[in-house]
Amino acid sequence: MTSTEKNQLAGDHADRRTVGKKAYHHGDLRAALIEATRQLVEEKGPDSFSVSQACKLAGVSTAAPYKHFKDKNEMLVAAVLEGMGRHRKNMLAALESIPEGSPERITAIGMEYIAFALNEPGIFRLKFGGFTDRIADPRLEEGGQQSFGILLSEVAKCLGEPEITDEVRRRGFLLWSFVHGLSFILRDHGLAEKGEKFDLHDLLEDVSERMLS
Amino acid sequence: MTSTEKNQLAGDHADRRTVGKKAYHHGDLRAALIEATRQLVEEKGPDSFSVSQACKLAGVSTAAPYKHFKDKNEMLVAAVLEGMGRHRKNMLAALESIPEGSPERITAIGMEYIAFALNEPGIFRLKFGGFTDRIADPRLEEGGQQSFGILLSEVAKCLGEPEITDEVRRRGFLLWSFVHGLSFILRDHGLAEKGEKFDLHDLLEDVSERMLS
DNA sequence: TGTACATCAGTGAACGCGCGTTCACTGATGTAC
DNA sequence: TGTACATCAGTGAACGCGCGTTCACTGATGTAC
Repeated sequence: MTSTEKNQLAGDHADRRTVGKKAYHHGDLRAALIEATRQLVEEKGPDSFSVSQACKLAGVSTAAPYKHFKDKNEMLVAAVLEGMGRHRKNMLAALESIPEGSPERITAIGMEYIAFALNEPGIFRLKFGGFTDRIADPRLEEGGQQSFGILLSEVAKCLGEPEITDEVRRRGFLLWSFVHGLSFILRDHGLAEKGEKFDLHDLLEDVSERMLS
Repeated sequence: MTSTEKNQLAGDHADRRTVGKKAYHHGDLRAALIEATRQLVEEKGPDSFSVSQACKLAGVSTAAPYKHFKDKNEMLVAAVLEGMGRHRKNMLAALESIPEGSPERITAIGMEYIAFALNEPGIFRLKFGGFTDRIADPRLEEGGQQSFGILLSEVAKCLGEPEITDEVRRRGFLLWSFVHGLSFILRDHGLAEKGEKFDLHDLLEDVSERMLS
């Protein structure tokens, strides 16, 4: 082993995982468990998720998670927070390519919201599906408010309002309700399945226009 | 005991339950178990529901349900079907007092939908919350289509269409999405809690108008 | 009206299972000298 | 550079629990005679 290789291994914990030998210390078990949780929540559904299965998937003993999380619920919360973070990033990335003030930005936010619901239905369901009592956590609420804030500021721009007025909040709330419901319905039935043959993007454009005029 | 009393007891199974003595045969255990299921689903949430608890609540042994239901899921499906039936009745009852063709009828349907979601969040969640794989049953789908049909025919009347055209379906779908999402959001947060101080009925009227114009 | 009988709704005990969590432990790691 | 040591991430076995479902059974009921 050269000294360069030695330094790499010593300096980068994440790399250790990619080395063939199984290390006694995992490197970043916390992240690995969150990923396992996310995967299982998607595969089996949030209510069938079990700590033991996540451990199996991550390749550690069933006691290992308790070095990183208080209990099962905290694992779920962590997975949801991680998903919400990614979701917010996607939203912001989508907005970057669309000129400021364009109503298309509202549509883009909606499309991204729906994409998240369809691509990660398990996490989406955990966040919004009424597990409130189980995975109550102020950070979840906070994250939701942050995303809603992005929408509100776009609505304000479209309405030509300099700040978030009551009317802006009202319109934003209406738009959110619509996209939220649409997400659930699409996840449960799909557009085609329901015999509806209209285009999703058209639908969102139509509604945005109706709600903002 | 007079012969009249005798006849009543013999003729009416339901009455037997109301008699003080515990009968070996329950009378209508199926209905009682559905009610117990409904109650528990509301109290503890759909994912914490257990057959054993329902049995305790109904006052029978844990084996008794299997004389009436194939398994746990069938009990849940039965409870959801019962709830949907009541929901549809309420909707139709609400419509009776409003003149035909009035857009207020659309609002009334929405209000009833939201009332169901808020009054019976557990059953609502079972139906719409993504338990699709667990409680898949064609009768659930059918019941949903029936309720959606009521909305569609009202939309058609409001738009002055003689039949359910594609445009009617499209508008109906938009309205449904909105009310559906609103139901989820209100259930999770409430209007006041979110700092939104607008009136629910106003909101629905506003949206109906925007969607139907 | 009284009796014998078939039916089948409900019993109660038991099963095997997977779960969340705990415990005393082990051994890889980084650091102080 | 080499050694002794404290740290603490991960182990593996075990726990108690509630669950869904089954089984042979019991006894209330309605009916045929």
